[in-house]
Amino acid sequence: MSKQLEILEYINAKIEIDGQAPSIREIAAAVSLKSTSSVQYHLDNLVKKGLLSKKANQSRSISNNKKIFNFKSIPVIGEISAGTPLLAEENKIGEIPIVEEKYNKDLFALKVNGDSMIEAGIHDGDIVVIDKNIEPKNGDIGAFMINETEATVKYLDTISGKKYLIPANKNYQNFEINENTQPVGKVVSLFRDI
Amino acid sequence: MSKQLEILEYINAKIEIDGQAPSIREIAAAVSLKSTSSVQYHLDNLVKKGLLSKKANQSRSISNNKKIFNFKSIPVIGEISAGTPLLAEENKIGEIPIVEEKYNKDLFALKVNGDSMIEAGIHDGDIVVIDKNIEPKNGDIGAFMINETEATVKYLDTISGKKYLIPANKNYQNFEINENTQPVGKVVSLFRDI
DNA sequence: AATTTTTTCGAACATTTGTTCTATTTTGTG
DNA sequence: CACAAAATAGAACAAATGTTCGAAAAAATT
Repeated sequence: MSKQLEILEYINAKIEIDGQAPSIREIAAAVSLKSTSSVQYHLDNLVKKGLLSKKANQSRSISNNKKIFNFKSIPVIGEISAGTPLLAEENKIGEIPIVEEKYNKDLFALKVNGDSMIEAGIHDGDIVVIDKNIEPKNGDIGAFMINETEATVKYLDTISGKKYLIPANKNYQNFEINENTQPVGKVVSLFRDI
Repeated sequence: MSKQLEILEYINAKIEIDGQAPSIREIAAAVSLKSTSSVQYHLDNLVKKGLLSKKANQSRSISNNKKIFNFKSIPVIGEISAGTPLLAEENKIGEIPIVEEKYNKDLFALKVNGDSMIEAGIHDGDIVVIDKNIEPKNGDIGAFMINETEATVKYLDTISGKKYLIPANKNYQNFEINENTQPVGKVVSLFRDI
């Protein structure tokens, strides 16, 4: 393996493991070079090739130019304890990753209970991501709070001028929206472990 | 806001933005302290509180002790160009995040085409994650290569001693596995944007 | 007000670290 | 082999950086 590649891989590994770039002398030691200028020589080449970046006169400032996918995480809500707000820490059962581009602070996820939406391809145990910023419109799948104690995922639609929560399963009934039904947000994506 | 908190937040921001921790003097400048030893004083306290870690005599080695959710990303494969291997860079259409605990190097994702698996809750455009390490068994949903040019996601099962790829859609036919059918891996999870 | 504790400062020092220059060695090429 | 290019070494320097100590100032406590 070429020294240049050896150096590049050592730097990448060091950043991955330590979360911090090595110093020139650490690199020299790691790849068995006795002079810091030998390392500089290769670093210059790597920078020219566009594989690395570094700030002048700043220690441990080497960074690799890998395209980084930045992720955020959003909370997953499970069963809702009676009397607690939907997003209370108490109800949180985990986290799921979201690519940064899709992330916004009003996203959260809900673990789906039961098969009332099975014909929409949403199964028992699936995790649906909900955007509180988007109020579900007719035809959308949304999350709704009923009596402030239960969260449910259903289609929203209007029939004969009345608004209903509509399951995607012939064995379930439509539910007419009343004053105890609050829209939480629109379902924007779905995760399933098989 | 207390100096200590100010320092902590500056360090966190700096790491987030620069990907590198600040030096003591950079901290001093940022929080308007005129002596490096004032910063050291607060750093010592933050380390004692367990909010920060640092290595002795190592520049820019401060790290925060936040619990990090580490994510890995896996490639998403779209249409497969004729003659290219399944996972060729050419066929890659994106990346999706996977929590580190679930990650292994044999995971990749496939964008599903068509509705042949709709009764299994897998829709057109869904992205399924495949583990090449797990050979699909009877009853499993797996990914299969047909004639080395097409990838398909189906149930695997044995009927009258013969192995079939079985769609989850009455409008599609079972497909008997032949020597041109290669299992790729088991479908282990699913993503959908709605 | 007196005392203690917390916080800040200043300065000096020791390392670590990046940079630069020249010379030597190694490698590749005609 | 002779020559050029690439790679390495060595040393010296400058700058960045972490560390330590005592004193002063500010804030809290009694």
